[in-house]
Amino acid sequence: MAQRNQLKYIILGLLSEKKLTGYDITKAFDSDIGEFWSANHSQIYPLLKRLEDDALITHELELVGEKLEKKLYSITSAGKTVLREWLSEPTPEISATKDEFILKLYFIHSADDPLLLPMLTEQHQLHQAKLTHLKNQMSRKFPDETSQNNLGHFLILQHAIQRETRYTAWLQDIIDKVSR
Amino acid sequence: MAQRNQLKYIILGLLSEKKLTGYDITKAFDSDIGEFWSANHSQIYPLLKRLEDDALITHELELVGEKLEKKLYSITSAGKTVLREWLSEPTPEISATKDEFILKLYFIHSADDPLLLPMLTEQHQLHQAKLTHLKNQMSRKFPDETSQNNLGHFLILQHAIQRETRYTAWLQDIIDKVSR
DNA sequence: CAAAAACATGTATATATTTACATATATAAA
DNA sequence: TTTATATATGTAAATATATACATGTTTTTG
Repeated sequence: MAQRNQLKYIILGLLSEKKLTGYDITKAFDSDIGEFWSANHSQIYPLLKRLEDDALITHELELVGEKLEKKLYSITSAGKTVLREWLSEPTPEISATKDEFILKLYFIHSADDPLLLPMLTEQHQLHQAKLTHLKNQMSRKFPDETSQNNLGHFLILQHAIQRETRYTAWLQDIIDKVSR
Repeated sequence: MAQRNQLKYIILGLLSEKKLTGYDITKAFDSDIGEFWSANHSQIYPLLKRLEDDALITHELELVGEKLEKKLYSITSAGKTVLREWLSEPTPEISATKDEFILKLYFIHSADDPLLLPMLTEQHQLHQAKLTHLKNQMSRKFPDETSQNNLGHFLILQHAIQRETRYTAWLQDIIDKVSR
């Protein structure tokens, strides 16, 4: 195995919220949930088929325009059970936060290394942009205090924003020290 | 492919610091660098062989005790070039921070869900323990201000500590709000 | 109205990663 | 001194993931 098929549960979770096509699920990883997992459509479509074989989901066909048929998937009660079981299990593992930049930084031994400052400014710019994007998402999805209808969705966005805020501040701090 | 073989560069990076065995490299993922990548020995040994075939590393045999031979690997100048090239390249992708707990949280829609509080306290305990562990590592590896001989090593530990500090604070904040 | 972008669904191939299988020596602890 | 643990090195098999290949429709934009 290569990991305990989290994507399976993500798909079940997404379908427990509403009916979705494979395309919708693919796109879901472009927004908030994409901060904490990613998947390509080439992984999603075969998995949808497998989950349907296992009777955890079903689909109905829907016509778009004249010809184009899309498959609207929905979760079955068996699927809901499996999803709930996953949610109920302990989550005792904190997996490594895979971050290529941090890996590179690990091998920069001196503040005088000419690669350091460009690396830092590049990352600062990237994370600053991501932070802006996340804040936009937040104000779009949760415009006011009372709109926190979906707690989980709100919390993970909040988490991502805090993460990026701290990340950029950390980078800025190093930049200040290095370029002084 | 499934990612641009970062492990290759980690191995080159580690070997650029000192000669190591496959076992040493495996163990390296138990300490600081393990916060940002992980690998099993079953992945490391074959890759070492491949890197040696590509002449990026070599090894010498060393005897431990009476019989046990270990392979001490070291980086070649070709390996150093490849490593330096990797470090010099831009790192324009921020990959998703894969976190199973956060995924689960995404699918908890209400503060009244009985699963929520146990999940939060479990994670708080885990991240609190990790934070303590990281702080111990820090005071062991960098006991005083002047001991920051290896900037990269220091910075990524600092980063991990800040990350876990914020993570636990975030969890505590939710726990307070939910259990009120 | 033409062209570009978005919608929609797949398959094939290569590689990365995890878990399990397999074995042996050296050292520390009971 | 025996036993457990750490050191040490591999292979096999299964699964996950990424990139590329492949195709067609619908909607938006210039």
